[in-house]
Amino acid sequence: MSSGDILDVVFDRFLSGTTIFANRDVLRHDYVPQALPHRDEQIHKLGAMVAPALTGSKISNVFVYGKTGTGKTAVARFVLSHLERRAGDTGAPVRVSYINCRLAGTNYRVLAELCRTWSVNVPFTGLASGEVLDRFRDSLIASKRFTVVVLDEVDALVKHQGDDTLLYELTRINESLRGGWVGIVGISNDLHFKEYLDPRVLSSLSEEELLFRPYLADELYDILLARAKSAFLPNALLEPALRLCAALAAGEHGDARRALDLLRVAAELAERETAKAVTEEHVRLAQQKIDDDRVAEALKSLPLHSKVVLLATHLISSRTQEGAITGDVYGVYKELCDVTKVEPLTQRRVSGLVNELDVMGILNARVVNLGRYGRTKKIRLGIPPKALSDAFSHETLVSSLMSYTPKSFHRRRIA
DNA sequence: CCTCCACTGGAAACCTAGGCTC
DNA sequence: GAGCCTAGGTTTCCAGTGGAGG
Repeated sequence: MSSGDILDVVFDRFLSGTTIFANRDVLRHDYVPQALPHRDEQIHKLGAMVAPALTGSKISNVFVYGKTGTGKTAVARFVLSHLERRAGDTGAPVRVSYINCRLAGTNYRVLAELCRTWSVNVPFTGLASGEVLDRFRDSLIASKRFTVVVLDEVDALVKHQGDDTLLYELTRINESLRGGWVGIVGISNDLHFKEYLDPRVLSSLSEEELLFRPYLADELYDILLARAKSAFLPNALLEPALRLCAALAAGEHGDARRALDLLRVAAELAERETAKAVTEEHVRLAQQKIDDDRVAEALKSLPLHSKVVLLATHLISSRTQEGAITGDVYGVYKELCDVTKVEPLTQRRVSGLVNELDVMGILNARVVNLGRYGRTKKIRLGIPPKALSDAFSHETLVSSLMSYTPKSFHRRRIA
């Protein structure tokens, strides 16, 4: 049998042999369904806020907030795609640009992305932000269109007080447009986000506000049921499994995204073992798998130095009961760099990396005062050591350090 | 009550990669 | 192709911190 034949067998089996899915895309969280259960109120309100666009009037900027998986993005996409379609019918020159700020990463990349949705060419680096903004503005003026810019996860752009220049510029862009306008829909998971904003930006960005409450277990159940109807073949899903997905996700602040992930992964597990239906057992396995995968993914995509810092922490904490402290971690980190011929970063930088890892939940770092013995951070792994060795097993350089025995490790007595 | 350790974390300077203009 | 500019990452510098131990 040739390689091509083997592949044909695999593909055929995939195409015909599935016992579970009718349409798996329905369970992806970027899928926008025909109906959004339990979000009528928000759809109605947001619809009313953007409706003036159909007659060419400037819409108010809207600030949408609520926790992850409460339907913010889905509602925004739903409402705005309807707006665009309706505008197409009536001939209103409305256009919607959707940007995920966290995925974009920086101010510059958000702007560049924005330009790309307008087919304006910008290099991925090298230009001044102001220049990119100018190009965006020029294309707006040239096209004479009304624009709704959706900035999903805007909080990712403003981590410190005072770096809200991009938002400031965007909220002011209308002043320099003749004829067109830009309306901003800002979406944030972080309820405290507003505190970091310049009052001028805040008042301009949140001319209107829309709050999304977490879903209740019953509501999650309805959402899952609606999707499941088109995602699964008849009888491929047992009702208790669906209940369990809803209950588990409700336990985690009513996160619909989580619920959908659970259902999808559970179904994939069931399919892989060619089970006839998705059971509660599959859901439980899925819960574990999602957590493991998320950690593994985060670990693999870490920059080299962060990995070494993690290893240093691991090496120390596997040799003492107490958590490691910054000085020790840095000492061992430098040793590991030395062994692998990697130029070490400074302690200040490593301390910054530790903070980043702490935010990601991979490390637990806590500032402690040891009195006479100074002020430092106690650092512990936030994940099982096994996750480390698994994730790094493909990288010879890093994995070889897992069994290294640190020399410089002068532990003093800590109260 | 005072000292002083071992850092923390803010701020600014510095470095690098990449695009722009001429 | 030189000389300029910027964003993002890193280093350098340093004031600030809070409690054990004297």
